[in-house]
Amino acid sequence: MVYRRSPAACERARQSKDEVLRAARTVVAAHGMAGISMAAVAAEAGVAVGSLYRHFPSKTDLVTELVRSTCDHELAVLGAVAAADHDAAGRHDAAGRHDAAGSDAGAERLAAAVSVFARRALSSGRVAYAMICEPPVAEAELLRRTIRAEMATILAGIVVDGVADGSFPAQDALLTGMALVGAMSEVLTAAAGYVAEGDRDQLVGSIRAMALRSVGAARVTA
Amino acid sequence: MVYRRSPAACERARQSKDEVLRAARTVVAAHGMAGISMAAVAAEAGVAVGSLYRHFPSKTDLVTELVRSTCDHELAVLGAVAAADHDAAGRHDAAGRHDAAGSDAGAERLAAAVSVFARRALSSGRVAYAMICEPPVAEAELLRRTIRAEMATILAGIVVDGVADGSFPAQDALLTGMALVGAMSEVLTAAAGYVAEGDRDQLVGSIRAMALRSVGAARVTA
DNA sequence: TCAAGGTGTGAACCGTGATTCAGTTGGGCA
DNA sequence: TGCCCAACTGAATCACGGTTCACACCTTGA
Repeated sequence: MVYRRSPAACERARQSKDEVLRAARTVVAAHGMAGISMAAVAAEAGVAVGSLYRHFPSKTDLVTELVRSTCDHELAVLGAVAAADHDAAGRHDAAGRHDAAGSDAGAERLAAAVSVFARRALSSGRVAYAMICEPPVAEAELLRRTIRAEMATILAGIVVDGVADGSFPAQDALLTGMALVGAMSEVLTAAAGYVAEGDRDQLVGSIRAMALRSVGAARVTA
Repeated sequence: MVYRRSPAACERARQSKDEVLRAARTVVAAHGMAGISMAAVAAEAGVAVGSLYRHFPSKTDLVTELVRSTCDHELAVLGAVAAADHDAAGRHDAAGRHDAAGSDAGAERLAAAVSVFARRALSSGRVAYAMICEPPVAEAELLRRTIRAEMATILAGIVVDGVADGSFPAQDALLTGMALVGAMSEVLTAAAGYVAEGDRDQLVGSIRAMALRSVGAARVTA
């Protein structure tokens, strides 16, 4: 055999694949999940349609990898906020401005998690929103459910802790987590595109208040 | 003109159209909204594909009329429960078993509305669920949003009343209504098909409790 | 009974968009 | 440099499903 894949070639292939994923993200940001067609992605990436199949065996695989990579990041961010130590719950930076200092630890963590997610969904070119909240395309439906379930699990974890330490009343924590995912998606979907930059803080505040009530937090800070 | 549409012919046409809608509903019950194809509906109705176009100018029209008629009924039921007089709120029959007698009037009405919807979505061959909760098909996306908005408005009405009479704390009622729609859809979607007949009451109870917490009701009855 | 239309049929048509593939380009290696 | 083969190209192919239409059959009213 004369030819073997050189490190340089590997690197080029990786870059090329990343470029395709970046293009796909751009398409989603511009036209939503429904706008992903192989032609559109190829055009955005500046390559031929056939080239996409060098990196992904099918459109389903492309979409799956796109959603997975994007959402894994969102979930990681959410998980990090949720996992924040109870004591540290009062101080987040880039995350989601924390509330009045009087809330219980559980409420603080939930408020932070919800705020972070809502804020990120509203900005970031709506990519995260499109993949998690938007009514999906058939290719990614199963994956989307999985991701929403993972998100619900993270939120449910906060609820479980809150119930344990008395911040929240006893409840079906997983159901509450799922309900929060659905509630946020619905509100963010309705709001998508209609919310002016300046109204975002208010919207996020309303969502946070709703979330706190949902878990039965004693104090609800708007 | 020799031919004119006789009353009998009119009646036949009407029946024929109803039969098509019934067939479409059957298809939805079996395969969800994604399963509606003209071929499938025609087969279920026992007619040729071309015949569908005698009654509906396009698939979009067929789907629209199907969703509209089904959901209008669901919304009417929901609206009736929501509009129940505060005093009468303690007594519903087929509706949704009312809670312990201690709750405020607003909570009673909300509990009833939520229970009714959840219960109906879980039974009725999941038709109502498929149209309102399920991720939609492109043809009906706009209509689906409209219907969910109407549903949110009905629930928001209850919240507004509850806030006015002091049952619930001050809040963005419409946002709460939307959140409830999203929360119920999410939970019901996750539950669809997995809930045994016997577990339904418990699930409905958990949803009701979540809904009551969401609006900030003072007492939450499981 | 007959002419004028309506109604039902289903194969053919068509647009859309994913997938393939024969041909071209260009990097790796002797 | 020259051969080999991966990568790239984009037009052709294919699958799918909505829509059309020429034709056969039925209803109406004279």
